[in-house]
Amino acid sequence: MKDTNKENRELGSNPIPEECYLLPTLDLAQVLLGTVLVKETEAGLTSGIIVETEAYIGPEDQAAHSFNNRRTKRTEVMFQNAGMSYTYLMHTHCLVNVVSGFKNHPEAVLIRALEPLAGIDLMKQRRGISDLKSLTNGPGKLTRALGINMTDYGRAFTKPPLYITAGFKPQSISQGKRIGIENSGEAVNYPWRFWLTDNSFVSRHKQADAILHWDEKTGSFRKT
DNA sequence: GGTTGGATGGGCT
DNA sequence: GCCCATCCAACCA
Repeated sequence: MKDTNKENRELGSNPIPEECYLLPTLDLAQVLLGTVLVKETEAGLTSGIIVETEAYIGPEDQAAHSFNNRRTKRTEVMFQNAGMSYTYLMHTHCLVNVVSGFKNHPEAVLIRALEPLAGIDLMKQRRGISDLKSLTNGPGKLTRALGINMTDYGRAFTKPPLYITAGFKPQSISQGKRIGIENSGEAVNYPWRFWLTDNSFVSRHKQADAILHWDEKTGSFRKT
């Protein structure tokens, strides 16, 4: 397994352009790979490279909380403009999504795993463990490590305390089925999970349905 | 007001 | 792989 080499890469400190969030949800889920999720609290700044995402496209996606345009207190933020935070509770854990799609189109990208970058000691303290590989390799783990909770519901990702900064453009990304949605009819087979190929900080190591590479001509990831 | 079940994680077999 | 902690939103009444 090769891991992302943090030393040989420039990671920007400014939030990514707001236009990024206007990309179609499946494209946004891919483009977010390699960017950096940051959370600032009184305890300090923590961040990680986004290495795994999943797309949820409400109206047509039985696995999405907003399936069939179900609009509730919980899903309300997904009906708002792209670029906001959709946090929700799963058992004892908080999970964080980036709202995408047009207003009144309830779509989002779940952030499933990070490669720890800044504030690693604080993250270890919050998680109560010292193993770097286990710090943020899951959607519930990464929110705990970064101090993301329900007070972050509805925040814009374009400014502190919760924001996403430019990172690097991955050479290769992988695409496959999403995790933990087995009761979702046909949607279980949608290949809407994306991760950095061979990155060891992903939540699960599964066979990819496809490998994609960045294509300068079209400005998107394409099968090779 | 009661019931249900989940976009998880940690522990154990 | 299986078990279950733990808890709230959603839904039904």
